[in-house]
Amino acid sequence: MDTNLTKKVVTRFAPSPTGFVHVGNIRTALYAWAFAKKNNGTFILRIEDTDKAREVEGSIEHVIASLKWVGIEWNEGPDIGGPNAPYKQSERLDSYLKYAKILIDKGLAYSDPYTEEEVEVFRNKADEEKRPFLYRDHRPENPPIWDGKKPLRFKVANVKSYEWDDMVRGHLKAGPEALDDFILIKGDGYPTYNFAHIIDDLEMGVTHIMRGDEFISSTPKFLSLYDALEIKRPELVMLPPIMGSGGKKKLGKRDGAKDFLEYKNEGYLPEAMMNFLAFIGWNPGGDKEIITPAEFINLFDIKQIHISGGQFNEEKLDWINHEHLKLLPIDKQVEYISNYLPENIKKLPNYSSDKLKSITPIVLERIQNGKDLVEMVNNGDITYYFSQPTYLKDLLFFKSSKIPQDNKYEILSSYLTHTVSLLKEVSDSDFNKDNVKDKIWAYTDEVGRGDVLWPMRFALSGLDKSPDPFILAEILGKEETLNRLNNAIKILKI
RNA sequence: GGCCUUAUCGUCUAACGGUUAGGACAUCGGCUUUUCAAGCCGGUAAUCCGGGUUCGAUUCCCGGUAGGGUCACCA
Repeated sequence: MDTNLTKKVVTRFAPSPTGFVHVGNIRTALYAWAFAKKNNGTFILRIEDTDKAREVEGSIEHVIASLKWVGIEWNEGPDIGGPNAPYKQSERLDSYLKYAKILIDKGLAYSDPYTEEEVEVFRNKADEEKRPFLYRDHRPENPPIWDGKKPLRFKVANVKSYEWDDMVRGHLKAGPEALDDFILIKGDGYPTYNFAHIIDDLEMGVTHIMRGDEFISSTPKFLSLYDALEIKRPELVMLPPIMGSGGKKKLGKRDGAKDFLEYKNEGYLPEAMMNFLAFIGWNPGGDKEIITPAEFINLFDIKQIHISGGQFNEEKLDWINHEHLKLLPIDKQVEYISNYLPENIKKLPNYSSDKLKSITPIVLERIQNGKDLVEMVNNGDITYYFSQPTYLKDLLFFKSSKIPQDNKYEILSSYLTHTVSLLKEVSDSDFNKDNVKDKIWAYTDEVGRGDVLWPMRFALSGLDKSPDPFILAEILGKEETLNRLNNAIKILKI
């Protein structure tokens, strides 16, 4: 039996704590997580904090909060520990030193005698001569003993073309110029990414390395290090980039990528975000667009990861979010809306949790995300459910009635009066949108449907845009409906 | 510039040599209980270009073009 097939899958997400994470980072984490979950494997969160200059305080907490929000959980990590602890590279310096010594003993690592400035001179010279800069062209003949204060460089033993197989890209290759004596351990004692991640992945038993395709170019470096250390190559999985709007450039912080948690604040559902992110760079085939996290894990397959980048399209995210909003059980929907209602609305005279529940479906169909909901609140599109519209009194909207007569207020008033008399005949318990409609339908036919319905809707909502009057009547209830109608009649008569 | 790599509607994508090139978002039009939203119905819209291979290319090969990535004591 092939041991590779039976070997437990171990993947990891390894961000550096240099500020917030964005959708690109999370998408990478998402695939690694889904792959591990699907195979009953292990997913590790590891913090690559070897660049102390770029480190931003609070980043780790932010990464953790971001992953948790979208629903990604890990089996091992800095917050929960695990068999391969610690999970912060800054706490694993002994490991790197151990392998560095092995390389030194093998004659495959040496102390870099030059200063940064001296290396820079070499680099500039190469630039001027329009040829690629390679440190190995300047490899010192008798490097000093490494004292830990100078950079330790890897010595490329045999410069050659590397070829390898990537689970997404297939067969890849790179020329010898991709290989160089790169730095293993920096002058400050911390390892570089190139070195540290290889040691960590080895010690943590990572079987599949999933990362962005910006690492294709440096893969030969990793490969040469695996060879030097006689490590079996893990599976390599290159993920396509997420492009920023315009589609011209890989999405990154510099080009306006948002803090991932902003999407949480803007009212996107985590399962909608996961759904959307999953589909940038992967597709299960077929026409299905809306999937749950469980379905995603179930469907996920590395073979269906794309090779070319995809653009982040917020309009589609909005639509997906709306679809997921519709899928939510009613109590979750109520909770969602409630979270966006300011206190002053909750203190309105007719506010109650039952009332909130009754408006939830109709509010929900009018929004795609939290931003829309906030806008509705600000526009007064919610307030009128809980209190009499106050701006009825200026007659402004009634003025715009299409009824041409000079005495249009009287006419409108008579329509409303008749509507009231009809609605009085509907009992309290039967006062729903269908019965209300049935009751006045014939009458609206008689005098002109819009001429009756339109002032009725305005009397109930106080706004020029609102749901239809029957729904409004049902939500408001018989007493309040008649109340508002009578109120409007009173005003029209002044 | 060297090296690597990519290419289907505006966008996300389906197709794994044979389809009227399908779906979704967006857009446009219509319907609906005068509005708005939702919903339903319908429309516009794509295989980058040029060569091969093949009876047949979106699909395979080569070249071009355009895009992306990378060439750090960053990851």
